[in-house]
Formats: sequence, structure tokens, C-alpha cells
Amino acid sequence: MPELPEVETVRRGLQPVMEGAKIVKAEARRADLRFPFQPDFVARLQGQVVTGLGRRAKYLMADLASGDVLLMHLGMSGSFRVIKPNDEKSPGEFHYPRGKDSSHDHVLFRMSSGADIVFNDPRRFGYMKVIARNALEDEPLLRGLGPEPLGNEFDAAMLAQSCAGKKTSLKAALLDQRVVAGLGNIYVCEALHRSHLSPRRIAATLATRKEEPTDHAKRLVGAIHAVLNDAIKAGGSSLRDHRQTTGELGYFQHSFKVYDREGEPCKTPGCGGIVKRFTQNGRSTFWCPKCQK
DNA sequence: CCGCGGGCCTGAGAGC
DNA sequence: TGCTCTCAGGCCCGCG
Repeated sequence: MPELPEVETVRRGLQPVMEGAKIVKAEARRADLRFPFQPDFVARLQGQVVTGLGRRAKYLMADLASGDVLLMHLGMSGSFRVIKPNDEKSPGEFHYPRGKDSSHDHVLFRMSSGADIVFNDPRRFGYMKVIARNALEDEPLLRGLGPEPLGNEFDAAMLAQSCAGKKTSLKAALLDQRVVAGLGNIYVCEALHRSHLSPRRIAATLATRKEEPTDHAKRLVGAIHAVLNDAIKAGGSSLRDHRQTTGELGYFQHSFKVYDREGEPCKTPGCGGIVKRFTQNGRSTFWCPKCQK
């Protein structure tokens, strides 16, 4: 599922039941997700109070009173479900109401707030890892991540600078988490469309010879801000796996202008073009050749 | 160093 | 109905 808006939606759903609550019981129901769980994974979580729940790029980060941080990534198909205190369950074991794909419920947390939190991930590209907060900057998973696209330091000058000298396509550059951290295939397609820039454009063309931000870079940054904020407001995009923590679908997929709309009319007012699809770096790109140059 | 393609997994949908 | 094939929101790794 998860690009930045989906992960942020999940964070906002988990925050009320995690922050300030203790992880009374934790359970990993298999030996691995994308990677094997650490041998002390459960031990470092149980009994810990979650002092804060943050997000960095597509990672959720739960701060623990012990000084550890629980890093969580949803991969392609991960989702969290919150089961409220009054739902059916017993104190000792996880007897929560099972969904039909409960065989993919891999990690369970029982919180002192009374809620159970269930992590489900059919494809198991997701992962969790506990690390010491004072070792965050050495963490390989986080090292090299570029700026937060909704953060203050991400602006046209910085984007143009990061793209300077890049011979790859603008599409590939925006998917590179070292350039900007949190975009994925959907929101890159949508941001390029909103800024009327072709996904085939060479990334370096965003930078001028003077290395100053061009109008193109400004347009692109504005489009990235807008599409991410709109998608967060909509609870993310649900194509197949993404759910809000309540189980509700996100609904930003209804606002896609190009993604998954091959052969349909471009939604840019007055454009009249047809959305096309082609493959770049092994992934589908959706765009309108008429209004994206 | 850079850019690209393969691979990791399972499930949904299309086509036969 | 059921089989086979393709494709999917991410990211790491190895190759040239």
C-alpha cells in the first residue's frame, strides 16, 4: 500500500491508542517478515511505555521509555488494525475478532489503553526492528534518506540541486528516496501530472546552469505538497491492501488524475488528452502526453 | 558512483 | 470451474 499519505494515515490512527500507553503484551507469530525478527524483539517491547509515535518517510517510529525505538515499515501490503477495548477478547491471550485473512496477522500488541493492535501483511515485504534511539543515525535503513517532502527544508532550490547532473528520468529521480523520502509510484505520477511535467524529462533539467531553482522545480514542489496533503486528508489511497486503522478504506483513489487511468480522458481542464501508460525502471508510469511536457 | 533489472512474497484479475 | 500468466502502492542487491 504505502506511500507517505497512507503511512501518515496509519500513524494518526495508531497514535491515540499507543501514545502514553504501555505495551502489555507483544507477539510475533512467525520468525520473519521481510527479515528475521531480532531474537530480543518481543523482550524489548513488552512492558515498555510508548512515549511518542512519529513518522520518517515511509517508516513509523514508536519511541519507547527504555530509550529504544520501534521501527515499522508496511512494505507493499502491510496494514494495522486497532481493536477497541470493548470488542471481544480475553486478558491473557489474543482472542481478537479475526478477519478472513487472519493467517497473515503477523504481529500483535496489547496496549494498556485496552486496545489490541494487529499487523497484517500478506506479502511480507514489511518489517519491524527495535533500535536504540542514540544509534538512529547509524541505522542502515534510515541512512541516506532524503528530506521529508512536507518538511521545511524541502524546497525548489533543494530539489533542483539534488537533480543536478542526474541523467535518469524525472520519474526515477522522484522515486529515489535519497532525493526526497516518502513518494512512491502513485504520488510521483500524480505530482508530475499536476505540475505538467513529463515523466520522461531528464532529471537534470530541473536545475539551471546557475544552480538556481527553475519554475519547473517550483511547480513540482508545489504539486508534491498539494497532492500529499490532499491524499492525507482523504485517508490515503486504497487500491487493494490499504486500510485505515479502523478498517475503513482511504478514498483518495477517487481523485487520481492519471494513476490507473490508462485510456481515459485527462482531467486537466481543457486538455482533452488521453492518459497513457508505459514502463519506466520496471514500473508503470501513467501520464498525459498532451499536457505534460 | 550511477542507473538498471531481478528478486523477494502472495493474491487478484484476465484470458483461455 | 480451474489453470496459467501478468501485475501490484517498496526496497535491497548485484551487475555493467
